[in-house]
Amino acid sequence: MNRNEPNDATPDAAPDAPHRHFIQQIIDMDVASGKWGAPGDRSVVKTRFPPEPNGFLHVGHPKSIVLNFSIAAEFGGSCNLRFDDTNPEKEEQAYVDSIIDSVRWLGYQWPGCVEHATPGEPAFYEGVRFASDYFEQMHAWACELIERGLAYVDEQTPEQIKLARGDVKKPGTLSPFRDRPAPESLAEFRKMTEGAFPDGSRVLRARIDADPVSKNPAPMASPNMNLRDPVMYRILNRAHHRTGATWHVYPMYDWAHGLEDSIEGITHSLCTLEFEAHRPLYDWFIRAINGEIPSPGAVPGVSRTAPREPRIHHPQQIEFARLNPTYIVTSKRKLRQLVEDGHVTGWDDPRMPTVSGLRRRGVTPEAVRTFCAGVGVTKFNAVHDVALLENAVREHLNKVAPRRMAVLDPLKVTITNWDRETEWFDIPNNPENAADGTRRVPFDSVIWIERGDFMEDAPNKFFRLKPGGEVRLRGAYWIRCNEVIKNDAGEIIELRCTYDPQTRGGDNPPPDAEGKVRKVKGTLHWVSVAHAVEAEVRLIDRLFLAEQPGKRTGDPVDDLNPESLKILNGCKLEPSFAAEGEGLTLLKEPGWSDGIRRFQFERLGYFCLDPDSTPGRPVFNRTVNLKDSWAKANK
RNA sequence: GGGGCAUUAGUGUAACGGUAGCACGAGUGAUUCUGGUUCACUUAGUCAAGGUUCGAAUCCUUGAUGCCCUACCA
Repeated sequence: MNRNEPNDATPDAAPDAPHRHFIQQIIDMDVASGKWGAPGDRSVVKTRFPPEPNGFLHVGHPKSIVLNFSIAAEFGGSCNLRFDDTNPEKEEQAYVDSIIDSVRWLGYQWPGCVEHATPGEPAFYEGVRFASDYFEQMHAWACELIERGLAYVDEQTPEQIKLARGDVKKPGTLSPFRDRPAPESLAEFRKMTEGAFPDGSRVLRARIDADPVSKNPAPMASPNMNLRDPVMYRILNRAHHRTGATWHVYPMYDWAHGLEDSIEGITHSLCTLEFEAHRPLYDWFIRAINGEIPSPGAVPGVSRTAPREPRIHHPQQIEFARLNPTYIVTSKRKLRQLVEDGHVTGWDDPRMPTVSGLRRRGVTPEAVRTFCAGVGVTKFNAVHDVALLENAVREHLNKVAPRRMAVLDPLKVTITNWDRETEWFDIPNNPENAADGTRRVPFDSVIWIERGDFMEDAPNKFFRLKPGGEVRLRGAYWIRCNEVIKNDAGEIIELRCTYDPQTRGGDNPPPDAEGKVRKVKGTLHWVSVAHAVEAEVRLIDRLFLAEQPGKRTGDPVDDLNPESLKILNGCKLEPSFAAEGEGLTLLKEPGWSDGIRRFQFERLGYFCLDPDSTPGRPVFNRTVNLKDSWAKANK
């Protein structure tokens, strides 16, 4: 590309060009140089999201999902969803379904993906790749490597192998089987494949000699332990959730992963930092298959030495730092412990940092994507403030969530001078967007207000209701508190107030005789007692109290927030939640991409309808509270 | 007694040898029929020491600190 060409500035050369992270920069250069195709052809870029189906996706995974899919979209290439199902001991079909579901929920599609398919039906899996689909090919390549003297069957016990590997500071010792004749290894490997041996009795190992490219100084002496004759296949006489009883040997991740990417033509294999030290091994395997590693003279019976044609595709691996949010654990083991020990109700408990938990909590896929894009892509082990996620959630929900009034902790208020029938007010669904229309809310002589919105001995700064004080009831009237009624125990059970007819709709009353306008500082939400819908509301708070759970004692359980879930019963909702009719208009709701109904309960926070709801009894989860500068000031 | 990677306001992230910006957080004020939203302002930073250079967050050296690597897990 001629950089001196006048006036032909590329878009990314503009002074205000958006920042491109280091992975985008690498891909930009690869595209420009024609590394994978015709120079400048952006559509050659192929990525993939390669989860192992051994658990549920957690908050960390979307970063990788967003990265891989958005890069493919940006370049006009494609991103595969591929399961790394090489370990039948840990993997299950149920996890496959859950992961596909989560990726779909996040809003991404892979080549061949069929929209709106449900788990279990064939369309749901359309286009999804599986490492197990490539087992045959990988096995054939392994046999080639054996024939070329680059892999051997080792009959040592796992303990012997471990010991002989040495450690990071000391070289290991060579296996006595390392130089056995190639045909012998091949015969053994075939017998392993047929199921002739018990688990753990033999493995296929790569035979890695000194090699300048991977910086291996000598056999079994690399400071990179991954290069000390790693295991390629182990015997597992066990059925696989997809291939059934076909196989008795299964490939190890290090052998399989790079080959899966190669088979799919992945150009950029994006993964997390801990795989950095594995990259030389992946590269060695591909080079070996491509005939770039010479056959060792020490192995007798080498039957083929010719380089393989055509050569297989060699993807480029690039590592980035994983997502690491505060107040959250992401280790699969620790998440499992939370579920199994009953600290939460399940993998989709709204407090769980799983994708299904976030979804049930009411977090939107849009917010998750914004959050992931916001944390950036670097090689720095960062700690990400959850406030950033919460901010993304509030930002999205504030724009689109319909407003409703809900009283969580009700206190009865009687309007003593109300002498009319029910009055219906049209209240905006969302002050942020007039196009969202209005809903009808009934006002009557007895209403509920939030217990916390009244104080008998209120400080000066308390703008809400107090004896003798006046507040606005949102969208209705101003009321003044004249009387506080208590029970025998001294608890406030009712407030007796008067309303001002001149404040209809909540507007300011006209100026008095001297031209002074009466003002009120507080506006309260309220619900008519006669029309209220009863609901259960689950106040979700962070699961852990510590920024980095478990750092203190080693066990995150010690940092659990005992108040992470408060279940409130007898909450009062305005009746527009119920069915239409009786002068009610159901409010217009946004087209939620996942069908989950979310609302802002005015002055309280964002809430979503939980699947536990029944027709007569809605259940809501609090996704996140509204910012509350009053509560903050009182801390 | 090895190797790899990293280090910029409280947190995260830009600046790619040439003015250290942005977002979140925190704080102050204004607006507001949500103590929400919005708006304005304030806050605070190149891990350390040397070197190269007219000029260094950026390049080099040394050190410090953090993370990762010694599964027949991924």
